[in-house]
Amino acid sequence: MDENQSIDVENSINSGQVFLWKKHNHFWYGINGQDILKVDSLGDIKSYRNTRVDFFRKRDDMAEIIKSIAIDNETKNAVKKYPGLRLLDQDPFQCLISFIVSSNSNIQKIKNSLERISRKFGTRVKFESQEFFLFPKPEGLAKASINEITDCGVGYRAKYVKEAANMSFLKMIDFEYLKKSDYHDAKENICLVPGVGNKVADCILLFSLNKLESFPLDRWMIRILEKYYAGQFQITTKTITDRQYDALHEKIINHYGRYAGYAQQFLFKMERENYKKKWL
DNA sequence: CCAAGGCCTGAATG
DNA sequence: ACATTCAGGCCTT
Repeated sequence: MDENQSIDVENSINSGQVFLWKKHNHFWYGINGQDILKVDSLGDIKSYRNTRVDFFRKRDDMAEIIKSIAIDNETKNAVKKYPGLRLLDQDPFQCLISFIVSSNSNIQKIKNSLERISRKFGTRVKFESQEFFLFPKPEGLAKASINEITDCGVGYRAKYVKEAANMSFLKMIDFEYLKKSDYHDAKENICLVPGVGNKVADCILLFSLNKLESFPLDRWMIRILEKYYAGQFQITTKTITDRQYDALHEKIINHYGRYAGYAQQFLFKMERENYKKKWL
């Protein structure tokens, strides 16, 4: 097999995209919506529901993508340092709630909150003689009270979680439709959900709606761009407005191309490792 | 339009 | 110990 098509399961899971994953006896187990995925070290999947999900995006031509994005020193270093790092193709509803919960928080706390949400509102199942809680369906979270959601440790985000679930339940947010939409239409639509701004929207688009030109600009990415790209992207202010975000994204697409989202993932992973930040 | 302030929570920092 | 800061932003003023 082409080495470009190999998958680094460990680093892909530990790159800030997913939270409800744990390792057990050399296998990674993760909650993906109403399914559980068991993954071996090669990225081969056995799923609880026997569905065929291309969770590690094996369909992507990594040779072409890497050729496309590795156009400067930083991305060259990053793709060399983390071969096999993949974007993940997640359940959209779980992804939406996860990144609403993620805002102004950190990985440990996000994971803790999502686990409590699953335990409280998700279905308990046994898989490989282990107990798991599936992620709740939109209806379940939509019908929960704000207080019940707050009890999961999400703080002021509880009302966003409830409303996001309600909008998903009512198909005001239709993930299947958004998968077919182009980037800008899908982004505009997903940003209608309270608690979803530019950064959170781009995470959802990139990690669950197949929009590879998404480039989530969080504080880390802003810092990376300032640090390594010396004014190339002309970041002026600390708090970045919607307009500035759009303008910056435009420049980013012009620079990295249509697989910019992969560039983001490699750069983010590299910088967080440099700072020895903890993952799952 | 833009800038500034507030916000649940809990681990990390001093 | 105990207070303060900070963390993968967003919303309101």
